[in-house]
Amino acid sequence: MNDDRDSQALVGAWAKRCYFAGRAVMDSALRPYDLGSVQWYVLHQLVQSGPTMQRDLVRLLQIERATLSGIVAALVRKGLVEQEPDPLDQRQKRLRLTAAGARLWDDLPDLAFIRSVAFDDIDEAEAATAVRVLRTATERLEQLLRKGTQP
Amino acid sequence: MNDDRDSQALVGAWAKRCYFAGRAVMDSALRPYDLGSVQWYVLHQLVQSGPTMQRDLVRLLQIERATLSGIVAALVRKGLVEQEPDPLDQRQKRLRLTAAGARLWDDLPDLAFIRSVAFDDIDEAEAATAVRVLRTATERLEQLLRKGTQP
DNA sequence: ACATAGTTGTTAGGGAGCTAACAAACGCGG
DNA sequence: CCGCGTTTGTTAGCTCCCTAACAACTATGT
Repeated sequence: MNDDRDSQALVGAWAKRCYFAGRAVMDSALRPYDLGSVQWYVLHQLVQSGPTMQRDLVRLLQIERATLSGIVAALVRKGLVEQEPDPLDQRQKRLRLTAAGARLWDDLPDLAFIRSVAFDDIDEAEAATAVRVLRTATERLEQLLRKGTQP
Repeated sequence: MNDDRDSQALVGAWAKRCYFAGRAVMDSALRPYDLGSVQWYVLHQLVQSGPTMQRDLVRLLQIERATLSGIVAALVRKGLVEQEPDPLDQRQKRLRLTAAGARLWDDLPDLAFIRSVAFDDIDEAEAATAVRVLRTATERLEQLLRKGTQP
């Protein structure tokens, strides 16, 4: 069997499955608390670094501001996060954990077990190679996309 | 800087970015034709293998049948695919490309350039390593998920 | 000072993914 | 033959992601 470009074609497929498998485990751990995985990341950020500008979260989470807008709205609706305009620049909004949000965070289990199960005894050098391959492919695809949209 | 488990933690993040970057390129190539990436995969399968049972597509595409149900509904709504119950087993439905679907398929550009751009001069051995890392992690996560749901 | 350009957030609309619950059809044991 | 479990597909409701268009605000250049 000619395997010459098979591994290359498979990288994309396994990247997808790996992403969704990780998210599924995270989602199922968070389901009892009625939280999604990215909602968890937002809370995580607010717990780690305190009040944060929404536009900075866009950079940190690497998602579009429209996407974040919806996620923040869900957290605000649940009363876990407060959203207030910055006094200096009224365009920007500052996000802050509420008391209910802090209480919920204390109840949450530690999710580190997910990374442990997935990667623990995987050779560090091989993991580094995987990251390099994925990063290279991603950067090329993102560059291709930028060229496609800006001719 | 202690880099000991950093690559491990990064694999998941880059798997996500790589998946979305690939999908974004695919979606932008298909946007003029009003097709999504998985809709393309369904047409691809019907072109390659002819009429196919919907429940077999669930296995091939590795998605939930509820998800596929919506995607097929979109293709049927656009008149690209026909869906008819199997005479022998009325539960199952057979999917077949329509004439309009075949016509659209002929108009579509070849998407192989995407894989080329992303992976072409990437070392085959490194790609194979990346696949092995991703597959190992994915299998562990999926097993963890099965144990979580079936105690 | 004021028009213009850029930034930030939201809304609208759609794709892709999931679970849970339901109906219809098949299959099989008693 | 009939009830019961299984399989298949759909629907409802949710997360997460995107683009496009808009409003509000800031910044900048003349």
